[in-house]
Amino acid sequence: MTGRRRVGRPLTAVLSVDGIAAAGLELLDERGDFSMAELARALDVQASALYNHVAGKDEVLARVRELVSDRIDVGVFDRLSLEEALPVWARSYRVAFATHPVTVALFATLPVVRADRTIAMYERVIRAFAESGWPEDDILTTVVALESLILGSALDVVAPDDMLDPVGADGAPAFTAAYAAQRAALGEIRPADAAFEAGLSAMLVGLRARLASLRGAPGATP
Amino acid sequence: MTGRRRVGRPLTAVLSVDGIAAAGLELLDERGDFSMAELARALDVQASALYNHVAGKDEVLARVRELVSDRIDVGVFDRLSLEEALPVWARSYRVAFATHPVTVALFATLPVVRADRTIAMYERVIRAFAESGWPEDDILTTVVALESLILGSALDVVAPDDMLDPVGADGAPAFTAAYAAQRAALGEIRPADAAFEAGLSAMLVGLRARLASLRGAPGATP
DNA sequence: CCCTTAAATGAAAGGTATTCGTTTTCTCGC
DNA sequence: GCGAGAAAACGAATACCTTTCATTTAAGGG
Repeated sequence: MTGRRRVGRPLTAVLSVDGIAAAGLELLDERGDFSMAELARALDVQASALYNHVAGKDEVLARVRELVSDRIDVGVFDRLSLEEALPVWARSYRVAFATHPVTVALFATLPVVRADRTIAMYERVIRAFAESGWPEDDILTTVVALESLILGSALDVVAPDDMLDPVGADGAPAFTAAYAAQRAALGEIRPADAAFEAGLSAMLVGLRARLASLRGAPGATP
Repeated sequence: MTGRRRVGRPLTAVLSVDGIAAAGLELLDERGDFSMAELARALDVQASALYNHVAGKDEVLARVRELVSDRIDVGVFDRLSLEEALPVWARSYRVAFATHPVTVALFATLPVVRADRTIAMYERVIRAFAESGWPEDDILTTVVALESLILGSALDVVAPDDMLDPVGADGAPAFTAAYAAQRAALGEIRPADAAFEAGLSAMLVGLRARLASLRGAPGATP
């Protein structure tokens, strides 16, 4: 696996941009972080060789992010009505990032201009809103609100399950009681999933009401 | 300011844990990041001196996070009803992190057991829900759902304002139109603020409905 | 067939967090 | 008041990290 390669261009290319991104995602999943040196080791190559294909670590991260967001299901807007499609889209959005938890923070931190594929995702969602008759000046606001819930919920998945375990917090009786009651009620359901579903359905209910009131009084300040 | 200090314990202590955390927050606000070396320079000290007061960078970050979350207003639950207090709490929560944008990602990334002061915050919120008669096994789920929206919205503030500017994205007409319509409608209001307010009020509306249905059919699966 | 370009190595620069030994000073018990 | 030990600073050293550069070898187009 580490048979030393001699200097000079190899007969068949060892690296590729896609391969680098995939290896990066794998390392993120396994260890929660990676260095260019580790990435190079995983690809059985010297670190400097990576720079023939990517500009630096930032580009690797950006490409990993694209890899992850490609898993968001926007095709559903072709098949279902906005109302039916939204929860499907939202769940696939959350799952895409929650499957690779570390990428959520990465997504947040990296001030990279959104890549084409991400813009295409927005375009499809926005078009679905527009075609369903949603007030045009409120579409982006609504989409971003939904996105906030989704990403916030994905963040929640990163946190260890017992992060909210108030064990040992003697001064927090209400917390302790609520924690026990929740666990009893949920059974095998993961608390983070329950919270997301609760938040999502609450938000969709509220957005329907918001839509009705916007239509009733168009041009009103949100 | 950088009059060189000679070796040995100084006559009056130069560093303190609080001072280190405060300097760390300041650097985060200014530059979005800091190294232990920079932190030491800001405090006019050698990097190794920091380790007499904190275990490492992780502890500095954890203390910065505490500093930030101390600004969340839980006192409002003493003064107002749950219904009236929730939006106030949610806004102060978001502002606390949005004022120091980088700390949001930090909050997400750092798998530190929540410190006492954070547990106290949860305790107060949960008690307010319990006292208002919210079903006990649904309190934590609801609080986490709200928190997800809040943190997700805070993340949104980190993103540059023009991150969603579809300029140059010729293949995204709906996006472009929605963007222009939003800017025209909002005027001076920041899009991130509008999205948060829209999401928050939608969610509160939906939660009221959820509460009603939970009361109507107790024990139903969320 | 030659020349440019691509893709690897290996070395080196400059940055990072952290540890350790040394020095000085403060504080507490006697 | 003194002496022991802890506290708090410096400075040096370690073991990483990212990135750049020169060098070497191979591929491909005119």
